[in-house]
Amino acid sequence: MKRITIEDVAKRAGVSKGTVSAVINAKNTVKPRTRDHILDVMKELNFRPRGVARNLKNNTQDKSIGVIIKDFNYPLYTSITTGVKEYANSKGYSVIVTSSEDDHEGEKKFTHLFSTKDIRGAIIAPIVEGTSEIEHLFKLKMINYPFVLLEDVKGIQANVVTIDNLRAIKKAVTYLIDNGHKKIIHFAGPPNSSHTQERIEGFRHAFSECTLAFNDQMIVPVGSHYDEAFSKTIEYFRNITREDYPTAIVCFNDQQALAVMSALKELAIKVPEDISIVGNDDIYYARIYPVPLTTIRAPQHEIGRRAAEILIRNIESTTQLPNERIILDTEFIVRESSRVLK
Amino acid sequence: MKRITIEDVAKRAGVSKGTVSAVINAKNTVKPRTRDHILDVMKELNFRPRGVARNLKNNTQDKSIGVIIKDFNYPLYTSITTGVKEYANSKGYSVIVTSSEDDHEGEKKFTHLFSTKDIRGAIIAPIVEGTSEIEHLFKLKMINYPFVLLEDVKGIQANVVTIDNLRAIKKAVTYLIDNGHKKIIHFAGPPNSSHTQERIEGFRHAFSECTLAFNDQMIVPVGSHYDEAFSKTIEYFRNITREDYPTAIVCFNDQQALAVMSALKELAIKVPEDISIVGNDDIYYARIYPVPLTTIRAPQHEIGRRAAEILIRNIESTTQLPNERIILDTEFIVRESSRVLK
DNA sequence: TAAAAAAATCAAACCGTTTCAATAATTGAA
DNA sequence: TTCAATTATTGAAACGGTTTGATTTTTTTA
Repeated sequence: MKRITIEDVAKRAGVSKGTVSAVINAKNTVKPRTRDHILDVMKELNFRPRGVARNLKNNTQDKSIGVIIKDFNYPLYTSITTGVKEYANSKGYSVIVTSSEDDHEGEKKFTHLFSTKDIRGAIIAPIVEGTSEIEHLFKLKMINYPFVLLEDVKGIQANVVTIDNLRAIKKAVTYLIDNGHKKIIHFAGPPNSSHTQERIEGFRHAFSECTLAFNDQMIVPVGSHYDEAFSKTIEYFRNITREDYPTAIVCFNDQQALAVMSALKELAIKVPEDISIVGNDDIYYARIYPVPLTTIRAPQHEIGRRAAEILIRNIESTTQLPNERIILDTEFIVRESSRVLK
Repeated sequence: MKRITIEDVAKRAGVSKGTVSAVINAKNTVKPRTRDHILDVMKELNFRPRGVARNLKNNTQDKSIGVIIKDFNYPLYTSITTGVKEYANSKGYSVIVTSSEDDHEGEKKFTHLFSTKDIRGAIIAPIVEGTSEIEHLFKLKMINYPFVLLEDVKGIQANVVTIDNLRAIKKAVTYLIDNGHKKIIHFAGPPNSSHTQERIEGFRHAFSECTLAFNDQMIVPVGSHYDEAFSKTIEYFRNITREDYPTAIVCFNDQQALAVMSALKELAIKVPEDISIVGNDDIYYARIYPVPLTTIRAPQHEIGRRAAEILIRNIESTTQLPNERIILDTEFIVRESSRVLK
């Protein structure tokens, strides 16, 4: 079935393509009667001008960049996006976002944003599950498509803006140890994320510099989805005796921490009196939770801003720029979900 | 400064455009040596193929739709987006999101998504501030661009999927009245939103059917941003005496309600013992707040799904379809932030 | 009413890629 | 070494709009 083109409209209306084009673009050079007639024909034929074709001739590429995040619903990502937007808008760029989670057709995921649309670069929070991802990134590199990653991806040289996960967690653990905690455990995140690995590593590492010993039982896989984290927490505490309770839990991220706190409430375990909780990310809701969460602040806006800055610099450069790798530091924020043990 | 095209690459590499094209598209018809050479030239010239042109030729329009929301950071919108995504993905469409808040260049806002990109329709949460918005919508109509609004916009005939705000608030107020509350006030939302107006209207309306009298002092403009709502709440209670305290506050939305609860905590006013709080939307965090919020549930996923359904139906139709107007009902959910007065 | 000026319309060129039939180069078999 | 078969490469046409300078139509002026 053939697509309706401007030519069909022109023919039907008995005018030339140029005139129809003038109507579409609201030029005031066309006589009202002609205009109305053309408009009628457009409606009749349900003509939809093909944006892609319009854009080709009037050579002006519009300024927009894309952001690929994992999950629209996790505040960390939307916060980063806001940072991106701040910088991008200040440079006259629009920002378009898409989510990669359970994309129906992995193949399209990336090629998508760039290959068919007029989006000049992308900021990508990698998925790092199969291997297909890296292939997409290679494709992007081949066509010199500018992009910035928000996480390292093994095997690919690229611009990266990320945080020092290892150091972040270490800070938290060290703080707890320094404040008298002896039984500290880590609720780990989803298995395939590099963040999960780095945070486990950071946790382990903190013990290498103190008298406390690390062992594998201290790492509990709990995930980051609310329901999963909630039920795994309940399960965990049901399976240990009261004297085995940890005095502190370092959580993978704030969403998990919030779920954990809800679960603990359910179990009538008090935070921070019985157990201290430390989150990670410092999402918006961590602060307004009635037991404000002690957490490790990721500089979300700054991550977004820096990534946008690098991206736009690359977009606007006519030559290839060397890759940048920016590791931002985190800030440990003590609120009320943790306490000092005497 | 001229854009580098495939022709420049071809010339420089001493081959034809077709061969370069074959390399870009990873066709296996090109001899490795030629291929490598062309790749080198591409790098050297920093050649970035123009997606828009590629897409024009290989006529296959890809399946994607756009969502324009007000704010990436408000869970209601991301939840709706998730609903959109669910349905759209099931039909093979990708979803792309952009936010309209303080866009640097209002002019571009809409034209943007459609005119230059290859995005076949849009779901729009209107902004309804200036008048410029409606012009954009008229432009979209002119070019028969399929779209669905998530809020009524006066003066425009279009597909709409929305909720019955009036009835929603009325339900809440009626519930409170039925349960013994006599002093109920409404913390209203941002001035220019149609939701704000409708909710005020619903609030007022509830009083027309009972013995309690409505008066304008019962409507307090508080906004929905956290900081604003927080400080206005503090201010409000500082300016009234204890005996004038309301027994219940119906909030514009959950985000506001969370801010209000934090402010009340600061003021040492207990929820729900001293004051009952009712939110609106039922965002994710409303439920996991330690004083789970009594609220009015907007069927967020369903809003998204229905909107996507209508949109895609329109996209795929060759003829103009009549506009649809879907008003979804809300559900009043009693949790722990409200109580029954004896 | 004719000529000049202004407004409306037209036709062809163009945007940057992909496609595909035609041609050239390479390989393998005899 | 030659010729057929195979593999690589070419170049023109196409995609669907917009732009522009030329041309036609309409309006204004004398």
